[in-house]
Amino acid sequence: MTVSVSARPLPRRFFARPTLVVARALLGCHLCHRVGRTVRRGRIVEVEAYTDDDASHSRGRRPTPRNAVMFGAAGHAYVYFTYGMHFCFNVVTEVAGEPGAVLIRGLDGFDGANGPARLCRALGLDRRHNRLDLTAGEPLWIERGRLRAGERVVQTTRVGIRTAVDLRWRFYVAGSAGVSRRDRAAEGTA
DNA sequence: CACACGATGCGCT
DNA sequence: GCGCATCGTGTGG
Repeated sequence: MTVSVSARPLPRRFFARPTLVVARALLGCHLCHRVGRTVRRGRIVEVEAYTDDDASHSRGRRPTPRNAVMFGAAGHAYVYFTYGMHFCFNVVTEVAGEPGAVLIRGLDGFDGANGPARLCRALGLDRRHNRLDLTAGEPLWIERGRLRAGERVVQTTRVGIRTAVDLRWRFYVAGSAGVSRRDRAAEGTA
């Protein structure tokens, strides 16, 4: 569907940076998942950063069986199950030992991939993809991409959390169809 | 071992 | 706008 500039996966050093930096940098990049003969590919237009803040699974910097991958090497997938029926896909950030991940919330160019759970369903992502190394290429990887001229990034608060609600750790491309919530209210740039 | 609840989305009102 | 589906995870007894 979308033709990428380079077919190479983003390297580990791209992800091994502060979570907020990676979150912002992922906008415009392409999430790719090979399913059989086809590659399901979408352009990332909405993300949220999670580190060791109160809304994060790694809150308190306490590793558990579930969140352990968030403390490991950057560039791995963190897929978790929630609400008894949904999966959410994250990319691990920061240097090893430092918890962090970016929740991918919306894609352009792939039908039905707006919202983190819908995105996983559309791309066929589930618990099998947890801990997968995204820098190793197939079946799951991310390709470099950039924002187009005139595209604006909105930085605002994260969705669906009850603590740390003041942190503006959500980024999205203004006006994109793949954005889960169209709160044009907060249309400042970042 | 029991239990409350969530980084959600859908369908109905 | 609201209730609900549906279950792994974490926390407390």
